[in-house]
Amino acid sequence: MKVYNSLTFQKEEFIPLTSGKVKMYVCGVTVYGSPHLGHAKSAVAFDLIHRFLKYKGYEVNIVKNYTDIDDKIIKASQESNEDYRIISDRHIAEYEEIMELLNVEKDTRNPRATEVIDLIIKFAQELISKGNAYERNGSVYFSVKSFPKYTSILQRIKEHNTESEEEDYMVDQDTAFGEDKLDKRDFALWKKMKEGEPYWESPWGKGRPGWHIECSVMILNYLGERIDIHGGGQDLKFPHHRNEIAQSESYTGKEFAKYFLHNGYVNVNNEKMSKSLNNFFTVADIIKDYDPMVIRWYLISSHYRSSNNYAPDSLEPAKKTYNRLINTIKKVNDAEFSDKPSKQLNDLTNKITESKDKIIEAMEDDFDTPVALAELLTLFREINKALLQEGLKINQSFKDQFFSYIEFIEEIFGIFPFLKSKTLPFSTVNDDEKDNLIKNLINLIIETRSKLREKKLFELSDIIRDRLKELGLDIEDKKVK
RNA sequence: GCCAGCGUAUCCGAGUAGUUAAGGAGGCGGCCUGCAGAGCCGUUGCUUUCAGCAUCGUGGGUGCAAAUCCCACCGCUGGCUCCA
Repeated sequence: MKVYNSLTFQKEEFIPLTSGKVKMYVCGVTVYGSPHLGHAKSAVAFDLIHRFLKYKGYEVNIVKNYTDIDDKIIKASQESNEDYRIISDRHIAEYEEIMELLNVEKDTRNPRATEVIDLIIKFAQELISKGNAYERNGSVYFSVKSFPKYTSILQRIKEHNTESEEEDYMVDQDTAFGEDKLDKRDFALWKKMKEGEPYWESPWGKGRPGWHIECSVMILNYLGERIDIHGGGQDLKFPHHRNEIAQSESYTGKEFAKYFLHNGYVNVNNEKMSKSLNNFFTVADIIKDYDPMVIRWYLISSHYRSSNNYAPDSLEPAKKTYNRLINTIKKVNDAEFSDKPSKQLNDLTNKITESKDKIIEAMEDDFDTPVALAELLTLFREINKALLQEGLKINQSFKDQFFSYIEFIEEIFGIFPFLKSKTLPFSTVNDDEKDNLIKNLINLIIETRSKLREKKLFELSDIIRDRLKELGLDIEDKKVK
């Protein structure tokens, strides 16, 4: 299996530190707003990686953090006059709800920054004692000069591009913190409290953690000194991931993460979707119009490293395609059986196996979902053609094979969550009494309408159909008897 | 300025040297329908019967062979500042 490693700018064979086990950390969200489609892309991308590694038989330990204290949360708290914890709790709850709807599997652990404050303080103290960090005026900074390879992390250095060139550039850019930092590139491990901000006691007085340190600390604490895969969005390469590497490797003296994987963005009009540009679409809003699985299909139909360019009607093709998949599953489920041996059915059965092999092959090449999904669609087209156009009858063995394939698809792509409840979305079984009542009422209306149609009272039955459509119920008519 | 990446048919989006440029959307034709929608099948660069000729931002180059490798240029995005 190959993965694209951002550290080396190339695809590499994936070999975990410990055979059969994968330690994985993904940078999560800062919880000050409703998750938008970009957050969903990242979550779904790493969910797919998580699922495929498990499919390949690895025991995966995956940790994803919540940054629940930072400038933006403090700002939001001041603006709404709520405790910062209320804001972060609310957004974590919403994030989890949305991840469940998107069928993102649970991580092994989701620690919050505020849970590991003690460990952050210890980590910073250790870096000070090793000479990699220093205290100034109640804040603690990491000394970039103490980590010589800093500039070359996640960036290709050409011969003429010297470190001083970059420093010169950064001097021009950076005006804040100038008085406390010894070097412009240094970054805060611990920030001194400002008036009215939440704080924790530390050896350096009241304050709160810097941004990058929580990830290093959580990895050390929950996963160990070295991990296999570190993931996150492209935008986190610098400064976040570079700083994480500097801290962690200074602390342990060992190579930090073996592979860094970065997902691409969701763009809007070819610009990055982001909160600061105010061009974002929240998942909560999109879900009002589209099934979460349509969103998921849309996100995985482009490669995790490339970007999706989103427009409000971008999900229409995904919706059509997804409905087609469901339809085929339904057709196989309801297909007529025949005992007659059939070469055509044997061929089709073989195609299921071939399709599965090709999907695995695509996924082993840096999780190439577009190619894998194309294979899936090709198989479905073959099945549709045989069953619908050529009237092929199936047998139990074929049906079993097909549904085992569907379960495989769910296992690695997570696009058919309805399988878990053993209920296909089209045969709505619900124990809830209220739902049953509604269902019965609907059936009554449909039966009545069928009678009208038998009597050729089309005008009236069309009105009923239109009215039901207004209520969100689509009726598909078959030939009138 | 530096770093990463992108430019593929009407649109979205794969493909990174070797028979037909995956798949989808839209268009068109067909099946189905009382009608419609949905669904299903086929088709969708050009000239033409067979067949031939093009084509992957532009221009060069290397190769028997290039969308794919190299060079130059044009255009776009992102990172270097909180970010998935």
